[in-house]
Amino acid sequence: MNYGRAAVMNDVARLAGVSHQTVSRVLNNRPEVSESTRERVLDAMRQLNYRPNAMARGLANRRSRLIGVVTLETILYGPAATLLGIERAAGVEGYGVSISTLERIDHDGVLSALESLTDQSVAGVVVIAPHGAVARALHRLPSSVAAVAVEAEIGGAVPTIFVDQVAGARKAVEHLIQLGHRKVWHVSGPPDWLETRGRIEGWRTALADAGLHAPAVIAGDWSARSGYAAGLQLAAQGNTTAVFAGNDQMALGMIRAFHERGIRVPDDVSIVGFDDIPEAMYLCPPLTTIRQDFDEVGRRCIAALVRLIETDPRDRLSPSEPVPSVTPTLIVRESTAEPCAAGHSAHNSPRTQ
Amino acid sequence: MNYGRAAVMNDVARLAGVSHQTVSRVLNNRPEVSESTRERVLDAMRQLNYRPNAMARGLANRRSRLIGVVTLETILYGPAATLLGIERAAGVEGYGVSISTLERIDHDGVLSALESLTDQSVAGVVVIAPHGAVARALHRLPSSVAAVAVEAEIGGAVPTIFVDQVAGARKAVEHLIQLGHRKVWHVSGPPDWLETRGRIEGWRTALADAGLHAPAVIAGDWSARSGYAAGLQLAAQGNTTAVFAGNDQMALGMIRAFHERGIRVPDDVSIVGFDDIPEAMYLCPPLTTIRQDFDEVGRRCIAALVRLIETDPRDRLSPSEPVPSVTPTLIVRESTAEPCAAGHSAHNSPRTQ
DNA sequence: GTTTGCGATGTGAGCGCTAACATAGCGCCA
DNA sequence: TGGCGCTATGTTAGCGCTCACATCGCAAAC
Repeated sequence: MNYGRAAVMNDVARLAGVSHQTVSRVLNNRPEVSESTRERVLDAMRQLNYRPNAMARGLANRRSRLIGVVTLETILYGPAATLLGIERAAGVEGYGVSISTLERIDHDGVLSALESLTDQSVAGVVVIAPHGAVARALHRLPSSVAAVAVEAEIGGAVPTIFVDQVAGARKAVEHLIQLGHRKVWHVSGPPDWLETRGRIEGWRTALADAGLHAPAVIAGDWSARSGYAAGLQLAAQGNTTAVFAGNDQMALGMIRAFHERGIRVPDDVSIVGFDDIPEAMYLCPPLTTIRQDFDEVGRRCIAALVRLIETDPRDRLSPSEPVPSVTPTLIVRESTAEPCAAGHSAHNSPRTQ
Repeated sequence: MNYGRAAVMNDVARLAGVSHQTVSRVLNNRPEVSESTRERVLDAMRQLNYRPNAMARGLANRRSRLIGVVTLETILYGPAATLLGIERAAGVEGYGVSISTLERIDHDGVLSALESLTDQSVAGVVVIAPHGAVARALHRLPSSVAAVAVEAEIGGAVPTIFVDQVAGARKAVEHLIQLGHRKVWHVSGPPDWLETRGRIEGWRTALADAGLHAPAVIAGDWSARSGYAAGLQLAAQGNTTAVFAGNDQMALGMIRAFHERGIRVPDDVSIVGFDDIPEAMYLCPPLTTIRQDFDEVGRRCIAALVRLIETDPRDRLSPSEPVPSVTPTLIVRESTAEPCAAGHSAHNSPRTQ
């Protein structure tokens, strides 16, 4: 047996007594191989512990089994969960996943991330970066590279898999309205995130549909810190009874801020989050929130991307059919309640715990 | 200009009026090219927007610029943060990162993850899976594949980058002892995680050094849910004054449980977490915890791995010199305090809020 | 009995690059 | 002035695979 050197296709061919091409055919599950030959080749592969060389295959047929994922460098729950979903789904389809995190969220940052991926000869790219600048950068992408985007509703530049943020936000706000709240604040994510826009829109329309006035958006940045700051601000201005937070981390920070100001959740203020992070139900109080199915998003991404990869690049010019959006669900826990008769007034019993 | 087809080395060579080999030399920064020729070639590359083909390069010199990372499929903060650190560091060194999540944490699971990576022709592998079974699987790895592990102290099978869990746990427990606590419980991670073992050891020795008795370990699974369960258990048995939680999520769940039982943190019970997740300082109360520098871990991983990749496989047989461990730091916030005179007794004023 | 057709296999070229060697051109010394 | 050694460049042969095509049987068809 040959020591050191790993077995290559020719070794298998020799052992099986066929040509290398027949081995290749077996490897690729071509139909034109007789059953007996196929068995013999498969046997030889096993005996030699043959592993096809991905680079040689890729070089020969100009297509790798690698999918690139562009994601954000923050450890945000949403992107991380989506990445996980993608990786799982890709594995099922026989694709590997190579990642490239965005160090700057702007046009050049996206381009360089995309480049670092295409330089690795990926077969296609998933962009998990629901950001305006990213969406714009995607328009510059040559149509020869197969790409799908997550959450970036970018008029047809590339197929997009998205969670219906508007519907999710509506559910959150309608829940608060049903409880009897007449004024619902919104602490949003960064304004240039597409999810932020969708959630704001859902919040506005839900309010409008109920004939209610939407106060000014308070902009956060997804972090607990920014939620805390927003909470402090709302506490200071008094008589807040309901807040829809752009995500669970901000909701968490906000709860902290209210707590410090002696405002009880949900007795004085109701809070709804977004995402349903695993910790949400163990916060004080357990958080009412909107759950997104990131696994489903990952699956759809890969399905769409694989379809794209396997169609001829020339046919990709045709407008990509819209993929139906994933609908989030409302999870009611204990951070929301009917407003108390009076609402709270600012600073009614500050304690710093 | 040639439409459709991307420029290859020969196109550049022709345009620059040199041979393809000279282009290759320029590409690889070989010294034996005259300054003027180099300029000419570089120019041609720019003009044609030449991008070297990674698969061809890899095939020709039997080495890709891809690093594989085996990680856990849970969205745990630690592994996710480490992955991020690795990806950043790898980018700096000119390597791409391909990931493979472990769907089962056992021998076969690790092997299949490793295989899916080597099938992608990665140049080396980082294993972020601080788990006994993983450590054992790594022993079976042929020495021809360059590998480093994170957090798995596995007697020399592969070089290991690790955070000093024992020291971190000691800091946590010593902090509690200094505050005056005489009995410190520990809610650990899953028993087969190496980090769990380290933290238990640190907790035990810190207690022993202070002449204190270590109660039985309460085993959790890193989740907030398990911390909650542990908290309920501790609340039921009464007179707990201090708990060292294996991570922040469990600390969070525990705080919730205590809260439900009317036990105040830190007034009645002090809690220390581990990791310092970004939300830790906005919990109620802000969590005293142990911070790990995952970025540093990532950097050291890549440094060690690249060294390994770039040394001849035959020289890899020599025992890998131990890499110094990363030391975690104590972050004191508000979840710890001196024990109150009496300690708390069980169920002293349950409220469910 | 020759032809046609088709399923099973083999052959050669080439994917885009690098390693190893070959060669050309130059200045330098004896 | 020939020969040496040096540097800058070109040439050739792969890396391990797949593609396109050629070939070989063997059965059905005339």
